[in-house]
Amino acid sequence: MDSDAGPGLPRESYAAIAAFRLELRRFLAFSEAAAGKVGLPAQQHQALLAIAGHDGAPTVGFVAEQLLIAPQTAAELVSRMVEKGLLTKTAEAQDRRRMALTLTPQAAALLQRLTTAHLEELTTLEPALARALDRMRRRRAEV
Amino acid sequence: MDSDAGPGLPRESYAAIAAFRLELRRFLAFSEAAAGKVGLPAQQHQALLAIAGHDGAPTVGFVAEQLLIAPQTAAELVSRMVEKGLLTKTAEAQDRRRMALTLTPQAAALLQRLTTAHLEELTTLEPALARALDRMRRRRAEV
DNA sequence: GGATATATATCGTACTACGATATAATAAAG
DNA sequence: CTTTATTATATCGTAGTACGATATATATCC
Repeated sequence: MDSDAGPGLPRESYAAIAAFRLELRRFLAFSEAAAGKVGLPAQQHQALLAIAGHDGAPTVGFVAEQLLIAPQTAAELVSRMVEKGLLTKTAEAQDRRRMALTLTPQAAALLQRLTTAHLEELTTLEPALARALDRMRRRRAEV
Repeated sequence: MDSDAGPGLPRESYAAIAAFRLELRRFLAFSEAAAGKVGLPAQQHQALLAIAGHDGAPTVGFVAEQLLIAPQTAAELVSRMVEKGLLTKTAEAQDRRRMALTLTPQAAALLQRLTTAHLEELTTLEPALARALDRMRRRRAEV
């Protein structure tokens, strides 16, 4: 029933994952473009999001964890963002190695606009993502 | 009811999107690591997936479309993959500008292993992704 | 208080995506 | 048919950023 010549998986298995990845790329491309429009590289947007979604002022290490990047990379990222006036960085009282990060009002305003745009765009993209997830789920089931 | 001080969105809106992005990163990190283990950079894996998921032998331009990259970038990517023995590239008969791409047996074997691993890993990651999507959906609804 | 661990920072390097541009092949115009 | 676009792929130089190696500052643990 499957045009499955030889020892490969049925093409649908590849196609389902490929389609899911394409939907992911579409979402990520939208997000990057939206951030770019307000002057933010994708990683800076993600850092703002992670910090704003956290209760209290998180640290450089937290940003590294959430973004799945190495601590030095997070330090560099935060450094650029402080220079740019997006974040303030203060050593914590109890542990002065840890730098508490806070959005500046400017960054908070940018992030609010971006987040609204994302929630709107997701009205369109989320069903496609959910469908692509389901298509993969069916693939797993059919083995 | 929300600890929403000032003109920002409720923190949950940021947290929901941040959580979704974290799940995406986890999936992408798994995928990149799995590809890396068999010697494939992430983009080469994605190219194989797109080509294998397609019916017939697609072109460089198709790869560019599916990966959302510029045509020159796709040409460079394909070029590296041909050198590496992952793809064969043949000019099409009707239009000799177009290069038909096919996986080599070696690439097909790698991709099969990777795809199986992905379908397995998705057993774990897919519910988390679906939940994160849902959390965002609820955010939209609550506006 | 000296050894060890943790948090952040700095520097050099490498990868790859893109802009600008080039070449080849086809299609359209006349 | 030749000239002129248009399309598909390729080449080259450049830039952004993530990481490894390493450094510094602070904390913690005998």
